[in-house]
Amino acid sequence: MADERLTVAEYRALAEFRCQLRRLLRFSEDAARGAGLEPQHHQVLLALRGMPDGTAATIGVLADRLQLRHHTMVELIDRMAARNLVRRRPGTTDRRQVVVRLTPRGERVLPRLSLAHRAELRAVAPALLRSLAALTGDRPGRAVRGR
Amino acid sequence: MADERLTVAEYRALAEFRCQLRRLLRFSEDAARGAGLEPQHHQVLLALRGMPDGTAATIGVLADRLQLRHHTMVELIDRMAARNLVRRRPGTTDRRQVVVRLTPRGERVLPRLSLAHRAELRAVAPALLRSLAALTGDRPGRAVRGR
DNA sequence: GCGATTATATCGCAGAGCGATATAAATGCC
DNA sequence: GGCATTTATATCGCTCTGCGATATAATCGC
Repeated sequence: MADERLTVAEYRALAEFRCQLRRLLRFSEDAARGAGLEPQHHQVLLALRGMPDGTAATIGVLADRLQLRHHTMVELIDRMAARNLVRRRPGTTDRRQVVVRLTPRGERVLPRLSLAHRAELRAVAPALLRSLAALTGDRPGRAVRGR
Repeated sequence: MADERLTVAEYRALAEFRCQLRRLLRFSEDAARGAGLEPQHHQVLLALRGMPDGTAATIGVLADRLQLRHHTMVELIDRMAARNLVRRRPGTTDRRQVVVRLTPRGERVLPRLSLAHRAELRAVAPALLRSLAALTGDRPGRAVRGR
């Protein structure tokens, strides 16, 4: 309950962090559109490709990974299937479930995008860490337990 | 031109980072809606409150801070003005410009949200840093020059 | 078997973002 | 000063996105 008010500097730090984050997301959106994808479609493709071990990519699991309501994911998968990026397959054990798979087209479009994202992340990480550190009170590049 | 292909582990690391990011953004969206705001409206309020020193909050400047096209910001400000969150004021020196100001209501709603965001950022920063480090090759909490 | 739960789907709606285009003020050039 | 160019906002029509409410079907508990 301490610290009930933020200083001007803290509002600036919060705004600055969001600005950094937006620049990163903007890069991602532009990269996706440049590859002929909607930004959200790219997120689903990546989630499919980077699924944790042994987890089936059902609608519900994908909705959780992208932090969306399940019916939002249903609609997203509808649009992506219409563009031949993914395909639905009925679940084997539980017939209520629907498993989503990448199509060859979906597989093809991802590598270039992911390479570009890794490069961009490496490039902007320092700035991102700096503005995050300004908020959490850590000093970048030094010992952390000082406060 | 080295490293032209990503490993499965790297796809997973990318997906994991995006998942962390989405959880953070989701928290922010939920917090904004819980305060009776659209998520984007919250972003504009924060940008206004955390404006860098001596910069006038024109439509163009705001569009840059939120990484949106200017006409998207025009529409956003339209909707926010209709909800009495901000007000337009004609620019003094350049009469083409429009300066955006917070209304008392816009001022009132922000502090609680920003406090919650600072707390959340402090809470999730370690997980975020870890998944970012997995991509940039840094080892969290250890020496960094090892690779 | 049967009510409760879970997984996906459908519907109607509003916010968001974009490209194309428009308008008005400021600027550069002569 | 006059006029083309540039800059700052605004308007229009569109699609994607995301939600709540509701529906359907399979599974689970007992």
